[in-house]
Amino acid sequence: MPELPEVETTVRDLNKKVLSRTFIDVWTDFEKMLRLRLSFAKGYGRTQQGFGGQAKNFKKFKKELRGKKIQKIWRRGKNIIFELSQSYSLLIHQKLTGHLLYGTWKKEDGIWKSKTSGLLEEKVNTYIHLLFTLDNGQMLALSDLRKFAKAELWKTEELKNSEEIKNLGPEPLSKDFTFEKFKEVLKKKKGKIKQILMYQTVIAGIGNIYSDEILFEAQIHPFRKIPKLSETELKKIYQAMRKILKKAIELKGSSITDFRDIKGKRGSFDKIIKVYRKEGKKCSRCGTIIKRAKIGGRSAHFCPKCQIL
DNA sequence: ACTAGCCCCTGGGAGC
DNA sequence: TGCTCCCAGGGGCTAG
Repeated sequence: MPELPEVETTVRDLNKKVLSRTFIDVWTDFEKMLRLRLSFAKGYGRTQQGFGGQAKNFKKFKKELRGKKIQKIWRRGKNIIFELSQSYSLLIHQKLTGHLLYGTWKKEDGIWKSKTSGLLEEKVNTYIHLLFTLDNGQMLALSDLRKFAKAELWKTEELKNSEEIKNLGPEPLSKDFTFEKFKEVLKKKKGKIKQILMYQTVIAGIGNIYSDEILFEAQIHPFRKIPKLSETELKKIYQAMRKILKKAIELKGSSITDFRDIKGKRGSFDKIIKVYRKEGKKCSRCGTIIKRAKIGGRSAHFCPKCQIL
């Protein structure tokens, strides 16, 4: 699933490929993943959830997006933000199984077939639910097996001031995010360390894979409660977080589930994954069998010997 | 203001 | 072989 390193990989690739391109057309077979969140648009006024509502009218979404030029592409947490001309922004969250792909496709027998050579083996094309045509004749596709991903059109200022962006915690790799800051944000919470690391309002961008890997690296049990962690242990977690995330970006993310870069290529961090989905396998450090346990409806993977409760 | 738990989805694996 | 059941998993939302 795309977490910070995967999203960062995607954003870097997008900057090389689609910066300065203009959206010409949009296609979807799943309108639910699109939302118009323009406060001024008729029929999309403020609701109890904030601005907007589901883009029941796909035509409207298409009309607003057409002709907008991509001026900047950046990441905040696991969100991809395309800043467009006329102060519009397109927000894409890939959620569990979404990934953006760049190339050309043609629909044959109801299935999108890739026309880009050497690209996209496998089934990713079957799961294309959103397709943007660009002014250079190329396309940007959102492939998403589980259809949880979303694409939202905003006015840039409103997006930047939105609850969902403003409430995100600090970027774990930013220069300002020192150990002192890390302690400060964690100390506000009392829960189990793994859950808190994945809490987007505490720190933005870490999900199940990297929280498991960070805690293995730091030799901290995922169920440890924040207030019980010593200064030394917190430092270990902080250092492991920076190390693991940087390494994962360097390796262009993990493809343990189905992440691909925008050319459909796998990342290679999964080759060095130590615990995530390694239940029943031997710990690379001590040989003990890796365990899996439920935490807040999610599974945590850890070495019961190296990571003492 | 908090948080636990449901819900959105679909492929894959288990059980029969 | 083929059916049914169950599960993963980020985050929005709701009920408590």
